[in-house]
Amino acid sequence: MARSKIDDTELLDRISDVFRRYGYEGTSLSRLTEATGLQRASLYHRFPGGKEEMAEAALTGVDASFVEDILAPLSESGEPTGRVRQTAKRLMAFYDEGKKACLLDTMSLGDKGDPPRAHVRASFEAWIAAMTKIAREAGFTPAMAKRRAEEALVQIQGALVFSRASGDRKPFERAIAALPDLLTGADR
Amino acid sequence: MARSKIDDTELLDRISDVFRRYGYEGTSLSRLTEATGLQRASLYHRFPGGKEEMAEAALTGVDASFVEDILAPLSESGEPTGRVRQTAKRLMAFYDEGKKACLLDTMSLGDKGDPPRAHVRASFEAWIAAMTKIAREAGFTPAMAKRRAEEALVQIQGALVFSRASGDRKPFERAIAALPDLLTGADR
DNA sequence: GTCTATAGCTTGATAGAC
DNA sequence: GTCTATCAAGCTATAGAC
Repeated sequence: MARSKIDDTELLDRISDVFRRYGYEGTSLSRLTEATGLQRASLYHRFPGGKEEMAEAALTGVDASFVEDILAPLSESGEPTGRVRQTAKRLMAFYDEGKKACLLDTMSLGDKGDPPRAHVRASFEAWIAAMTKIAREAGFTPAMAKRRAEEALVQIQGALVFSRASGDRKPFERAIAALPDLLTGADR
Repeated sequence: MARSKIDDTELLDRISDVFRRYGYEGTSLSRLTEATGLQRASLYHRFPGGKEEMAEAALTGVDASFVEDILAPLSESGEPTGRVRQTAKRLMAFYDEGKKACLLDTMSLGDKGDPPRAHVRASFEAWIAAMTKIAREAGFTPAMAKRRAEEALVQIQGALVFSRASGDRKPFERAIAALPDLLTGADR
């Protein structure tokens, strides 16, 4: 019998957390056993592909919850600015006010041929697409909409790096606060 | 006598490059021997403190050349906007058009207590101070000047993450192009 | 100042008991 | 489904010859 000590989503959450903090290379099975409470062999039972499969699963899982929870308001109905405000609020919680790093950032270190690179790229593009779409709805030309979406991503990623390196969370708060105007506001 | 196979600055450059690409944990002595052409023991002869001392040296070295080469124009004389343009141009080369990551970013992964964290923090602050100073000269209030400096850093770091994760260098080019106006231009 | 050789630990991964 | 025990390969670091 020996039923699961930990359910699948909780397990994946903890695994993702380790990858998010330490990156792909910095994540060891020891850290994963410590974070999950499962021994090496148990982790391999759930992820026969080992560390690489866990990294892929982490990216897939985080990506899914990001699309469903954070980007979802952008695809609903209602006034664009209000919807971006919803997304901004959820981004704030998702990154724990700037204290948590972005998995896409920490996973993109190392050689170009590293396991999760294609995955990271695709997630990035999904993020941009969703933000471009709402900027379009707000009246921007396709080119300007895409550009604003990219700017939004740049600001958030940059603020997260800033936060991690300096310990000062204010730039992240500002980046989040600026989001509604950036994606749906008038020309600056 | 067995003179140096490689001079100190060239050696440090290659070491810094490895840390920049792989981060602290992702940097192994094997990668360092490969990048430098020196065997393990030779690296330990030059850096008795091992990997940790090499990381510190990399941060110190990059920091010094960054202050002397990239931030220098900001402290010279002449019209502020022109000086920021000089710095922008050198940033472009320093990060190889967005292809190279920032050492401060890749070194700030992992536990808060990791070796180089204090160092990273200090470098970040020096960067902000230099940019704040020139924004002050351009006429901004102290608070606004600091804010613009932080925004500049956020945009550059964010664009570098973007570049690394997506492969698209345009946002980095835009961030660099926007720098003079951001630090010395009129209110947006 | 560089090298080869090696110590001792940690890594990712597997075998097999329960 | 989880565990202990184990493997070969990698790791950081050191000793000692030249």
